[in-house]
Amino acid sequence: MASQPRPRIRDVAEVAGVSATTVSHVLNGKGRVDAATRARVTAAAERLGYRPNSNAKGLRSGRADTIGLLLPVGADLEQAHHVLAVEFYLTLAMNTVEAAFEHDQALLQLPPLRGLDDLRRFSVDGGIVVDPLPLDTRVAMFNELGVPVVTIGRDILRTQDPWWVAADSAGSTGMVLDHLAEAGARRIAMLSVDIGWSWFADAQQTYREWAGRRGIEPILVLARPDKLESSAVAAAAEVLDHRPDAVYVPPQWLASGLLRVARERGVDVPGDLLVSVGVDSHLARTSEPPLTAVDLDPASTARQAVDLLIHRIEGGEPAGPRLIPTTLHSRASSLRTPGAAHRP
Amino acid sequence: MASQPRPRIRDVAEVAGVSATTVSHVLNGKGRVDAATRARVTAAAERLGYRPNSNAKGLRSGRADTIGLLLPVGADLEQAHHVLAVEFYLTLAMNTVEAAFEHDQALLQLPPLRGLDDLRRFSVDGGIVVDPLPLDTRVAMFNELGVPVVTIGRDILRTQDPWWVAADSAGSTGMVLDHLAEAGARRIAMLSVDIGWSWFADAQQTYREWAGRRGIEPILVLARPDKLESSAVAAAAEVLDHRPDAVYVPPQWLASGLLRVARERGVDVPGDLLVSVGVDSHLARTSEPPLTAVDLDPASTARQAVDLLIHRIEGGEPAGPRLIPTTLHSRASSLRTPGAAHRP
DNA sequence: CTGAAAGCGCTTACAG
DNA sequence: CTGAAAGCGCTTACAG
Repeated sequence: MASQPRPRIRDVAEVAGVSATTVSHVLNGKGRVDAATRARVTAAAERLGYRPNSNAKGLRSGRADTIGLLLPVGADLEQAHHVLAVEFYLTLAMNTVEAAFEHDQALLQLPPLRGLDDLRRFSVDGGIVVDPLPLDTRVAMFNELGVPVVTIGRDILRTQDPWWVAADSAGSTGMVLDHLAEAGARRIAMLSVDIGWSWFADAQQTYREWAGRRGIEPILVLARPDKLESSAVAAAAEVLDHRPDAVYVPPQWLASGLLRVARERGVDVPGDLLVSVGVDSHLARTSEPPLTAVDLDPASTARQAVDLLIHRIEGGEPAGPRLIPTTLHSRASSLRTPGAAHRP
Repeated sequence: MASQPRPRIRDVAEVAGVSATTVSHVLNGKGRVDAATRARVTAAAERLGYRPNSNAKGLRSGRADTIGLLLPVGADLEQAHHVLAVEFYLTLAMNTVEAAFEHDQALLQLPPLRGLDDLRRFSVDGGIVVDPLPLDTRVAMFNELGVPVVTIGRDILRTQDPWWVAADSAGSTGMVLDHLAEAGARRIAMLSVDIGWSWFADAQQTYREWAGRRGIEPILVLARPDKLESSAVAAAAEVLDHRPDAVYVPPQWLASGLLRVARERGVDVPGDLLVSVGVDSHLARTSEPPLTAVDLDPASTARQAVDLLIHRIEGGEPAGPRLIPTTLHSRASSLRTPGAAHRP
C-alpha cells in the first residue's frame, strides 16, 4: 500500500553512473551509445521499474501518446434501441484499446462532444470517430483544432476525405443478395433505415444497382430513423405488403420486428421468406430461427483504424481508405430446405 | 484544417494585462484576485479559447486528471459467452466516461493487465476495477504502485476493503425470491455459477438463508464457470431434474439454456415454471416469454464509483462501501396467470 | 560516445 | 491584490 516515490530519470542515471541525457538516449533509441553503457542503463531502468513520466515527456515532445475514441453512444444507451449493436461497439472499443496499447498509446474514451471546448479539455494526439454522420460535427471539431482524425465508417458527404476505415458494405450487400438469389429468391426486398451512415447508404445503392442489372423493380422500405419499436414494426409491415420472398435487413435492430410481423401474418421464415441481417450479433445467432448475418469484423476494423490514425499522426501521406472484408454467416433463416415450407 | 498554435497561459496574461500567476489564480480559483481583474482574465481566456496544457499542469501538480477503467473483458469478447452482459458493461463504461468528465477527469480504457509494467505505462490518478475476482490481481497492482483504486463489485476475500460500489445482490435476491413465492412457487431453485464475483456469491448465500428461514431444502445448481453453451445446458438439465416450480438465475447468460431445455421437456414457462434472471438486458425484454429481471442500474453504479474514487484520490477517509439499490422488472416469465398453463 | 544546459507550460510558495 | 522566480521530469540541440 505504501506508495514509494516513483523513480525519475536521474535515479536511473545515478545507478547506471551516466547522465540523464544518456539514459534518455538509450530508452528512446536515439543517438549513438556504447553497447556496454546501453546495457548498464537498461539494467538500471529495469531494476528500478522506471517508467518515464508521461506528463514530462508529453510536455517536452508535444505529444500525449494518447488517442481518443468517440463512440456514437452516450450514457443513455439503455434507452436507445440500437442496443442490439452493443457487442459491435464494445468489441470495437476493446480492440481499439489493445491496438493502441501495442502502439504505446493510451486510449481515452471521449464523452459526447457538445462543442469545441469539450474537445479542448482532452489532450490527445489524434481521434477515432465511429459512425460519422454526413458532414459530421465531431470530425469538424478535430479538424478545427488541428488534431488528426480518422473515422470508422465513411462520411458520405466528405468525398475527398481518405482517412477512414469501414467494413465493405457494397461487397457485403452483393454477397447477401447473391446468396438469397441462389437460395431461390425472386422478389428480394431491402428493409433499411434513413440514417446517413455509409453502411446503410452503400447497401441501398448497391441494392438498386444489383436490381437494375437484373431488370428487377427494387422493393426498398426505409424505417424511420428513430429506432423505436413501433417504427420498426410499421416498416416491417410495409415491406411484407409487397409480398417479397426474401428480405435483406442491413440495420440489425429492425430484424426482430420483421420476424414478429411475419409470425403474426403466418409467414414462415425461411419457408415463405428468407431473411438476412446486416450486423452479426448474439441475438442473430440465438434467434428463432437463427439469422443469416454479415460479420463486420470489428476487431480488424479497430486495428486498422488505429494503424491509420498513427500513420496520420506521424504526418504520413493519405494511405487511402481501408475497406475491411466481411464474412457471411449463413444460418437457418436463409436456407430453403425443400419441404420445410409451411411447417405448422 | 490549419492548426493555429494553441494559446498558452502567457498569451492570456498578455491580453488581460496581468501576469501568468494571476491568470493561474483566476482559472483555478486560488488566492485573492480583484473582481475586475478576474473578469478581464476570464474574458481573455474565453476569447482565446484557452485550455491549460494538461501535461504541464500534470507535471507540476503531480496529477494526471485521468482515471483508468478496467473492464473484465478483453478484445476477444466475441468468443466469451457472457457477451449477454455487454449492455451492462457498455452502459457502465459510458457512464463512467461522463461522470469522470463532469469531475474534470478524463477516462482511460485500460487493456487487460499482464503485469505491473503494463500498469506503469499509464499515468492515472486512480483506477476503477470492474468485477474483481477474490484477491484480485489487478487491484493488487494498483495497490503496489500506490495508485488509489475502487472496485465495482466487492472482492469477497478482501473483507477489510471499504473501497467498493456494488449493486445490492442480497437485497435483489430476497426481492426475487419473495416475488416468486408470492406468485405461488413452492419449490424455488437457484441456477447459478461458481465464479467468485460478489453478485453471485451473495445471491447464493442469501438464497440459502432464505430457504433456511422457511425450513426449505435449497435446490442450488452451479454451472461450470467456462461460460460454454454446453455447460449452461447441462446445468439447466440438472436443475430441472429437481422438478422446481420456479428458478432464479443470477447469471443472465444461463437463462437461454434453461428456456431451451424447458421447452424440449415440455415444461411451460410460466405455466409450469416461473423464471427470473439476474441482469436485465435487451434479450430478457424480448425473450419469449419476456423474462423477469433485476435492473442493476449500471448508470448509478458507475457514477458512485467515480465519486468514491475521487474521494479516495483526494485523500478522503473510507466512506464505506456503497450499495446500489436495484429494481425488479416483473415480466411474463414469472406471472402465473391462472389457466395459462399447458398452452399448446 | 557522453553530458551540461535550456526549455516545454504550468503552479505555487514567497515577497512585495 | 499581484508578480518574479523556481521547479515539476523529461528531451534535444549543442559542445566537447
